[in-house]
Amino acid sequence: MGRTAGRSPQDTRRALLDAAGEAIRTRGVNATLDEIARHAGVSKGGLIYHFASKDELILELARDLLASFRAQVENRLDPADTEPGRLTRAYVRALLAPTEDEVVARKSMALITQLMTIPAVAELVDADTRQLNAELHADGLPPDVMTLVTATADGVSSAPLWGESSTGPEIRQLERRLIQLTRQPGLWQELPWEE
Amino acid sequence: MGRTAGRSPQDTRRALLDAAGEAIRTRGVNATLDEIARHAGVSKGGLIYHFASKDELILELARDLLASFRAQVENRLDPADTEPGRLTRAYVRALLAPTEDEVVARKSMALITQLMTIPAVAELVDADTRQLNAELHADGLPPDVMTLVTATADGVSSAPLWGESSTGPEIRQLERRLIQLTRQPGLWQELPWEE
DNA sequence: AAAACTGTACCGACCAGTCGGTACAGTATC
DNA sequence: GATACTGTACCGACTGGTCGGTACAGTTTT
Repeated sequence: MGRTAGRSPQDTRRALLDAAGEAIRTRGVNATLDEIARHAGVSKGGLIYHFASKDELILELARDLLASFRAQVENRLDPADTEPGRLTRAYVRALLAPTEDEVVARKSMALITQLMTIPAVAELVDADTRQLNAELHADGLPPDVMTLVTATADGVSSAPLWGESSTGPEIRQLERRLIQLTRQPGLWQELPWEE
Repeated sequence: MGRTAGRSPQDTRRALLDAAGEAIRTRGVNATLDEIARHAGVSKGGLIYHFASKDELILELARDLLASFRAQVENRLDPADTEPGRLTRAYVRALLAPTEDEVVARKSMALITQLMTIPAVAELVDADTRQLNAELHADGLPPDVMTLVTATADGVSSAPLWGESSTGPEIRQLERRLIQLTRQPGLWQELPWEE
């Protein structure tokens, strides 16, 4: 049988990547090629045509997830905002905003930890993280405030990993306050810290 | 052959649990029973004698890691401290203190995410998290401050998951400040937040 | 008809779990 | 104090099933 009517090869590729994500999310790395293919409406042979091996599929999936996360941060960049800390603000919005997209993002980030046992993927993630971290450090904020803000964002977004998440208004308040700290770092730095 | 001279069955059990942790940390869930057994100085048969199946081994490992994390938090409880927020402070110390033990704890927590594809483990982790969360909420701090502090701690401790960790003095400073916030929640709450 | 795909049948490696056996420390019986 | 028996701890060969990868024939599109 040949190509299914009404779907371009690009679409098939995407469907395979999505199916792989879905499968690994629920069944871990032991997810079968057959399972993934079937879930994408393709046979195993079809999958292999697009991705020569399972490792390649997984590597591509990791690349895809990383790129998607990056895009989500960049989408939150305010073009009108040219003050120091603009990337940090986008980062906070990306991690704390409860959009439908965000839920997928969180799940996806969780997914990546499963993939890290493959050396090539670990390297990729490491490089990507280093890059983003460097950019955040070069965002013009005092390091201590930047660290506080991003660490908190990381913590909130990693919470659903271990259980349920509180998407309530408390998170919105926290988001507003974190962003305000990036606008007025002095608020934090000039608190009457003992010692 | 019988028991190897100089090692009790309890020790063997421990060695197997440790080996399982080590193996899963590096090779993921695909770690072989044979590999784990060999690493603990036992044969596969010996492993199966102690743990009837791979799932049982993994479940027991999860239980062990969870208990160890809890113990690490409880060890940080200051007996002289009876003020509100004492558990939160122990939590912060456990996650931010750069002890040798702490490094293992972080790696172990990362490990657990790998194990969550097994339903029984996921349930266990969920119950444990819920419990700890409830206790933190009942720790006597205003919810917004408690959320900020624990989220930040979570973020810092989950950072090494995605790359390198900064165990430098900045973290120590952050630790001191977070703890101070638990002692004087007003510092945070009464900042001049807009809106 | 060439290029771009898809589905099926199959092979071989790998691995969880089984099972028959070994070693040996106790305990009981005579 | 010797013999017989029991339970615990462990070993390693084997099996049955699973899954990644290959080979190739068939089917569309251009």
